[in-house]
Amino acid sequence: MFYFDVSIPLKLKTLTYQYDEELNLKGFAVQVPLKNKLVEGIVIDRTEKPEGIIQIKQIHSILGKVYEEKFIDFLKWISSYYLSEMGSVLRTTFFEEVIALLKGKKIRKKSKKKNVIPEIVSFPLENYSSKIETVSKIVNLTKAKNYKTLLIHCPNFFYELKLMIDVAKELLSENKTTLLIAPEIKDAQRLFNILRNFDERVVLLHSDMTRSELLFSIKEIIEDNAKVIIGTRFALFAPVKKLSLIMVAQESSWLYKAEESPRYNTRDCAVMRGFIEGCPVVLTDFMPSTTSYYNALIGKYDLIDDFNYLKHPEIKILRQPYQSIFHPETLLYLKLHQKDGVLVTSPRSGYSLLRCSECGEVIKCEKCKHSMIFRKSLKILECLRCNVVMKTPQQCPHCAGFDMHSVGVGIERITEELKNIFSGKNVEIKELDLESEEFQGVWVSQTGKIKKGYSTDFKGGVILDFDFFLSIPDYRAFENAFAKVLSISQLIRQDGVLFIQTRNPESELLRFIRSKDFKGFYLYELKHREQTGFPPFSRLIKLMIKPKKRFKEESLEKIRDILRRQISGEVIGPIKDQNKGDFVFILRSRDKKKITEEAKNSLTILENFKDISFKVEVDPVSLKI
DNA sequence: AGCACGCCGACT
DNA sequence: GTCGGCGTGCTC
Repeated sequence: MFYFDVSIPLKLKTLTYQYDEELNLKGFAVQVPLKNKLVEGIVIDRTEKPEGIIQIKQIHSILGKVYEEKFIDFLKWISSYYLSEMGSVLRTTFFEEVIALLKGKKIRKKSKKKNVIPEIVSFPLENYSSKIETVSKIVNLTKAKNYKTLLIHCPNFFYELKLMIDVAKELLSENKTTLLIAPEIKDAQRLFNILRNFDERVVLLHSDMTRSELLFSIKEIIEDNAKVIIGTRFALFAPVKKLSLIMVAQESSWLYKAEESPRYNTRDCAVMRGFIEGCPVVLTDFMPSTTSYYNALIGKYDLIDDFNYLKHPEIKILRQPYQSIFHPETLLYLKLHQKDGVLVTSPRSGYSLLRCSECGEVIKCEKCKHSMIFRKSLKILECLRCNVVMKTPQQCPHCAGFDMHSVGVGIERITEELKNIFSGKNVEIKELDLESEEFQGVWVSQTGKIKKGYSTDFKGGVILDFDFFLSIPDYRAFENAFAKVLSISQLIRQDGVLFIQTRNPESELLRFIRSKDFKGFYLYELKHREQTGFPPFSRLIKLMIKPKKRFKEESLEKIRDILRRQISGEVIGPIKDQNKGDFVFILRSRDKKKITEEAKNSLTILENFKDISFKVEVDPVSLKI
């Protein structure tokens, strides 16, 4: 008898089955009995006869090879790195579709233009060209047929898309298979529309497609008709037999983090898939993540710096005046150039906060104690955190004083101020519409509402209250602030100016931003991360504990003690989630291999606690509870 | 006691 | 995911 570990697409570890022939079944789809039913699974490995299992069932039938052995190795890596059951990993791999096709499910014949949906925003492809040397460097990499990761610092988001298109076209002519990943569905859709018009052998994979559309794409992939596979994060699991290249646009995007188990990071998995399958990987971004830049600095990745391939608008740092919203220089620029279109942005929503002049207290949310946003136009106060809305009170809830005044500047207040400044001058003050083709006038937008991928072309702009970004409690706040500035500067013409108003114009961060000194910035940031022990100098693992009905308080203490005993690194928590009653632990260590191993062991012990359930997130996007 | 229902754990 | 064991609670 011979034994095989079989994974079934359920939240379940691999199970061992026997078969009477000694075959290499790794990557084969099989039917196996589970409880009293027959289910489909995949053979992960040959194995030894397991101990302690009373009855080992037989593999019922072998359906055929569906995954390459190296692809199985890739899935095994995901399972062990993200501390997730093999079955959950298998569920992200289009296994259902693969089985349906294997069983000979009929697919309706698709029209030629299937999935090409009309564009909402025109893609200004003709305005962009990618650097020929960069394209040929990537194409040459695919000739070596070895793993290598290239990090390309791009001038803007369109350049990233154009680079993907140019490389894909080249590789199509060589009949090589390319995987293109973009963070958002609309980005993938755009790439698809362009490339599908160029060549038939292009398929799309994103979560908004219907089951039959997905099935069609998977069929084309399995039959090796698809030479360019375009999609969002889960497209990384496309069952391509032989990949020549993986490209990941906007590699720093948090959208690449899966929301359900396994909580994989697409960028990191792309690099690992390339490594295991022996294929080059290209990561692009206009603001590479500090982690990726670090990998380039230590020689793990090759860096191509195309940032200055295009000219960028000038960035000017101005000290935020105390008495007015706008710095005189900003105001002068807005007045001079409003005819060509100018953009005013600020991170804060609403009008302002409200403070009592008598006791000095700012009105806070009763539930979460956060400052409430005053929305003058609606005469309400709202808490963005709890979604609580209340009428503006006449008296201070704290001391019953009558004199309430505005503190802080939100987007409504800025709009009001601009209307005063430009009153009687026939200047329109408008809320930003990224899809508009008109740019004239003064446009206002909360920074959070600004999305990439639009071809607006303002003469100038201003970011107010820049310091807001630095007050966000996230170890990546600096790189995010820098990225925000760059994404706003992409809405501005090359010969334009972007002003940044700040209370601390001498800060080092702003010096780097003004001069677009990326290397200086990353070195500065890395030094700080090294000192404080944050990634890439440590690994973080977030453990979320959900109490069940029969939860006993002492379990939590026991769990904490187990974690402290098992984890040689830091154990932070338990921290209680105010809203949901969950508990969170953060595990952290500079020894990355060790902490994953220790966390894995801890989770095995925690499974014995029947009064809780838990979720785990390796490399969490947010440390917030 | 007898039975329906729902929760929860285990699935090789 | 989903089957079945078992505990809870309602009814005869």
